[in-house]
Amino acid sequence: MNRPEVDHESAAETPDLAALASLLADRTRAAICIALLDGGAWSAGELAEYAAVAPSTTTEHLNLLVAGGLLAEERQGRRRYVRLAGPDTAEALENLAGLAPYRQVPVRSLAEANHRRALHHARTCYDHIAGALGVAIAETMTERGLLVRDYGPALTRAGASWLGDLGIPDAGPSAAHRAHVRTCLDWTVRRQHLSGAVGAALCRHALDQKWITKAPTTRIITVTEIGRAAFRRHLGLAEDVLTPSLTLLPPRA
Amino acid sequence: MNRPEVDHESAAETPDLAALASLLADRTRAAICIALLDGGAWSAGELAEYAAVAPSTTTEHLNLLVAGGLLAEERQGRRRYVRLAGPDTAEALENLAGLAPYRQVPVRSLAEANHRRALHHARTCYDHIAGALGVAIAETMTERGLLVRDYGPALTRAGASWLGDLGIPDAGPSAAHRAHVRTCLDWTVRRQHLSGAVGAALCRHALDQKWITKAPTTRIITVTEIGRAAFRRHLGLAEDVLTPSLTLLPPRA
DNA sequence: CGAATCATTCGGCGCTCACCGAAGTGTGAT
DNA sequence: ATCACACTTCGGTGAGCGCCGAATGATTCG
Repeated sequence: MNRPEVDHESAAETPDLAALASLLADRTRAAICIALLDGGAWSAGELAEYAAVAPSTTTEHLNLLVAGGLLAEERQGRRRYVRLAGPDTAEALENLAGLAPYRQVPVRSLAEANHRRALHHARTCYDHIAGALGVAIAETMTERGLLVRDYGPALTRAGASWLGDLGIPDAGPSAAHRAHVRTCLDWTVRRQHLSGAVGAALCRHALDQKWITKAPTTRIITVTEIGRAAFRRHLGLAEDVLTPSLTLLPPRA
Repeated sequence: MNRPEVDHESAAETPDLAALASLLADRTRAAICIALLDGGAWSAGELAEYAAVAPSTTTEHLNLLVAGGLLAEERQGRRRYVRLAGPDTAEALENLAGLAPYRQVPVRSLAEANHRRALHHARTCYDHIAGALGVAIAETMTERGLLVRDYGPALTRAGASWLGDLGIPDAGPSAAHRAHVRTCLDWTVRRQHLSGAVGAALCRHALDQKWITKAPTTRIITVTEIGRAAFRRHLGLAEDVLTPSLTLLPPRA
């Protein structure tokens, strides 16, 4: 607080929304960002193959995304690993994706169809659970009075103690209502799933307890036998959201 | 739930993040969207002048933005009014703007400098209060234990009753902790201000009680004499955030 | 030390798109 | 009816940028 002048009379600062949006305005770069929503670090080569462009092209895209602050990079020998810059970035991307229009993409192989089906069923969304499973969790929690959404999502007192019973430490050190709950529009089903700190804690717990497993460089979640039992016992989830092949949630409910 | 097949084997749907981002990737369109963050409806001509492009260019931009679902339009006679499609859109834009890098823009006239200073001091951000005033409100509420942010923002019990004392009905019908609280990175100061349902309620109340006033087609908020007294009494806000000329909050605190 | 692998730089091609001005369409005022 | 005004359509221009392939640099492995 040393100088009374707010600014030199010649220039001022504005957030450059267009510059940021330009980074996402390209199909390939957008695909890269969405791939990185799995929360993991990918190498440049992996991303090149995933996005189906030449390595040189990938380099240029990664340069832009890193310079723009969307991605963080880490070099290990001749490898260049990138990941999303942070949870803020992931959340903004998710929000944006929820607003985005849909686009038809061709499905070439049976393998690709299976992959899509698995993604549709259960996947990670940065640090929480998405897909039909994630939506079912959020909706069942709401039905059971663990979660309310009237004016925005929050755990109820019952929800907080339910979390405690599972062995998930509640977010805040003192008050139960402090938990950071958010919902996030699921782009495969167009319904809300649970995100925020509580969503992340739940996902972490499920991984720790081996309810679910996830291979690296993919967002696909597999529900284990232990997990099926746990989700049935703790939430009464139906069989069809616990088994990939049976999953069928209608979009735009 | 009639057909077991999830999809035809030929095509699937993906959210087209790039298409949405393309809309914001243009300087002029981004400027239009940011202008509309005041929450009001602007005519095509007003936007053309604001963005300093030809009317024909504005038409094209508005067509794209409306078709993309970011803007809603309303025709009145020979006038075309547009506004943001809804609170979701506004929130996503705010989040994005918070992540965006800064850009130096020249300030041509004294009037423009004053305008910027006023925006810096207090303005609306869709439906809540932003600028130095908004940041001061959020920070003072936190200091006074009305708001906690450890794992994500939430009203405390004290905060809920404080709102009640002001005559602002709390969000949820039953439980106090249900209020929808969010914070939003302020792009002039790079600090958080209050948004979400509570932020909107507070802003509405302040307008109703004539604590603040706002002219149409501008985002600038003026604090009235009543408002200065109220903010002093209820929050103990210091003089410098209540008077535009004295406002000086360091960025990136 | 070579050979193989991963990433980067550079030049060049082609497409997209933001812009304007001029002419056209519809609405409101005289 | 006539004029003014707000917006729209259209054609043309120029700049920006996403893409690739070939050559180079950097790192690891045999």
